[in-house]
Amino acid sequence: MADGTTRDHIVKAADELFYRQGYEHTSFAHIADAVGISRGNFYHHFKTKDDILGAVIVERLANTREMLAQWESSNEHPFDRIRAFIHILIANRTEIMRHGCPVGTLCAELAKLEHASQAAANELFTLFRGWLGRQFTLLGREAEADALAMHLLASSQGVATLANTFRDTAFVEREVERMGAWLAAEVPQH
Amino acid sequence: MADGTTRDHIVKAADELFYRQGYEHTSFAHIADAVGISRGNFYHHFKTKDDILGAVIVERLANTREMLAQWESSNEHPFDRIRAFIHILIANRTEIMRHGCPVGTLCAELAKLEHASQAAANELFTLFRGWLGRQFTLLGREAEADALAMHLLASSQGVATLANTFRDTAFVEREVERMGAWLAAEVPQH
DNA sequence: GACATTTTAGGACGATTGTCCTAGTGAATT
DNA sequence: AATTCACTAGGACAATCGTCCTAAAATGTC
Repeated sequence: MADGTTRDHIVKAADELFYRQGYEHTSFAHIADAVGISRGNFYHHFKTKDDILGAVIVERLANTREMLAQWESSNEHPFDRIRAFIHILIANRTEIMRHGCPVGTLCAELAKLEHASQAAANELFTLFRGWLGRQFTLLGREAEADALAMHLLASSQGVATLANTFRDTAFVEREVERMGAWLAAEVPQH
Repeated sequence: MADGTTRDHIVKAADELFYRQGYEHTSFAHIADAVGISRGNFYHHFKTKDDILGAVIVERLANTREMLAQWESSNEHPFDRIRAFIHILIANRTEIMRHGCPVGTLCAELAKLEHASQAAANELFTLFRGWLGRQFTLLGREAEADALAMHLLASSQGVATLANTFRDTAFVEREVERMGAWLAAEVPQH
């Protein structure tokens, strides 16, 4: 993961391009141009395009795990941690309005392609699902923790999809506020 | 739209394939195999692949308009019409779990491709948005009608995305019930 | 300084892409 | 019966795809 090696440049460029234009629509030529290397050089670092996707997913999983672990190890209240998750929609709204949610759009594309890395990409969702579930458990909602986590995930996915379609900042802010109100209503004892 | 002509067979087959495997991943060869005609025959009916996509979107728009007009002309209560919209998630859950929402996934893909037909596809969402907004207006929520419509659209999109990822029927049913409860709470005077 | 290994550039490869041309079929019209 | 026209099949076309080979350059090791 150390920044500087050619391999890391490839993964980073592929990560961005897969997000912005989709996996299938991104060719070796696109990535090569972005990194500034020749096409033939790929084979030395990755045997196939699928391998690049695999490396991108591994990196995204690592980054997500690190982010969630950092949130979890902080001494913030679980309620505020969940609010931080919701706030991703605000922090990344420009990118989300342009290209949708990086997780949701990747999983949707790989599902259509019936791609072998589907399960690996879905694991990104599972990370958030498990993390959110743990926070709800800490808030005393253990019995429904997973259902609440899934509901919150679905809410943010829906907002991301429509934000991408209608490019409406006010809509995103309105829905984020609504999600905050929902959270406060579900966990009033915080 | 009359069923029987080769052109309609092409549009129908393309519609299904674009939904199941995505627009870009579907080639002329795929469609030709599905219809049972030769590849070279396409040019007589459609000049470009984009034209096929355009025809598919036109057909989807017409079908959607017809469905919504039928719902709107019925003497059902607007509350029950909205419940019918929510119930699409149940009626089509098998297909949605397999391939996601036809509208949401198409708009997401075209956004990544920066495709010229993006606006036309987004109009599909606008149809539902306007229709839902009118129902909420009829229910006396004129001031917030569009916001409520967008929220409901976002909810269904989120459910479709996660249903596609986790293929969990129970989750879909749970969220549909939740959406019904939300609707009843928003419009208690029905 | 001689050698071995890693990394690179450039291009060949077969397959597939969307597009387009041409010859020929069949039915309808005159 | 002759002519026209909508329709079809098959393949050519250049471009691009992912993959892979080879030779040179760069780097590290003794």
